[in-house]
Amino acid sequence: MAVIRKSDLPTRERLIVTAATLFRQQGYHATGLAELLAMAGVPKGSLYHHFPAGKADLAMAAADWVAAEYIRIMDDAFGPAGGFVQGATTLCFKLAKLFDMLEAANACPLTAMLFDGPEGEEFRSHAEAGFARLATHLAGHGTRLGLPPAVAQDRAELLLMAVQGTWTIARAQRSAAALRKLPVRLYGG
Amino acid sequence: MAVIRKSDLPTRERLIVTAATLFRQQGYHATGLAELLAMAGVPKGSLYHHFPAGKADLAMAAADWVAAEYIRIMDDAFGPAGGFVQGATTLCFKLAKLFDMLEAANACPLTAMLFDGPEGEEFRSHAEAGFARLATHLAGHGTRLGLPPAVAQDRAELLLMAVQGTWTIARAQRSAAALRKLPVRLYGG
DNA sequence: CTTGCGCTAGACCGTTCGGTCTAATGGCAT
DNA sequence: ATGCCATTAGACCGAACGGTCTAGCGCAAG
Repeated sequence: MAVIRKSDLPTRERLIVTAATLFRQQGYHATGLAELLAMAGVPKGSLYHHFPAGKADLAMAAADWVAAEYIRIMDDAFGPAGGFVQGATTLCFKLAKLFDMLEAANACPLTAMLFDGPEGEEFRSHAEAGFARLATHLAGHGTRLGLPPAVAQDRAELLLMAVQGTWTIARAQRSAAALRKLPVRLYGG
Repeated sequence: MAVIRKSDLPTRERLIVTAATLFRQQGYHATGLAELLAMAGVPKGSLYHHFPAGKADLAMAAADWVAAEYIRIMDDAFGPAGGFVQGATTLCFKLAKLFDMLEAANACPLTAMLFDGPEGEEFRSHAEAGFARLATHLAGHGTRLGLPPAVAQDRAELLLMAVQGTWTIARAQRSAAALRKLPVRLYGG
């Protein structure tokens, strides 16, 4: 099995992955460039070579990377599912597992993307577009599983919002229990 | 009518209100003390007189203030309600109104409390306790309206999580529409 | 009027911030 | 072997950070 170690990634990707990690743990503003570069093992010059606009630029790339990771998880959960509720349930449990793996210290990938970032309209609309893509993608699974498009969109958005809020509270509680309870609460026992 | 202007409040309260406002708009780490003090019209000495531990201390107080505000809104919504769903619906619309009043620029009071704050266990557990108080209080309305305690707790927590996630997305979208749609999505049309 | 004190006022401190700039490096095409 | 350019390397910068500290204001009690 071909394990991909972070140290094997090219500089640019190493920066993105490290940024995504730290921004999720501490938030964008709480993460200093020095800390980030040290963890990535990359000198300052390289950062400004690959991301001329600096930290804000990197945050955009990190948000995209995180969104892509999220889509992967969604596909894993909904691909084999027989219905929307089943897919949603699997997704919640997968996210709970991820939450535990990250030792309850990280923010929800979605939240991190939407909540804290560079100032200014540019990042906000970037994050909004990212969320819209996620919702549409998830709604696609819904229609594939037989839901009318409008219903699928509604269900997809509700699920994403609920997951996002639940993760935030799970983090405050340092326990994935709320995430595991979410499907029953949302769709009934 | 006795309008309370911020400039009339005693120094300590003016600091708390200003901190709560700025932390919700920009986050804890993105808000500098200089900016905060300028907006509050308070010199540095006063801050460290009232909050010896500085910014982190102030964040705790601001979190409490925000939680109290949240409880007030919840009571307004659920007090006259005939059932949990009705109360929840009113709450969502009240929050949507608040969202619009804040010009879509602020984070959800809950999120701001839970997501971004001083480092360290102390603030995290403070925020967790704050959320728990809110949930319990809301569940109290549920039982008062006839729900069995366990069900009330479940419904209360789900509502808070959903509201919190929805607000975050509403902010990214700069529109309270998602908040207004939430009751139907959550409890059916 | 005098004393005491809660509070205000802001100069000042070392640190860290994000960002810039120049020099060196390494591999590739010729 | 040589020249070139993408990339690395990190010293350096001014600004802003959170926090400390001393001086003095203003009011209430004696």
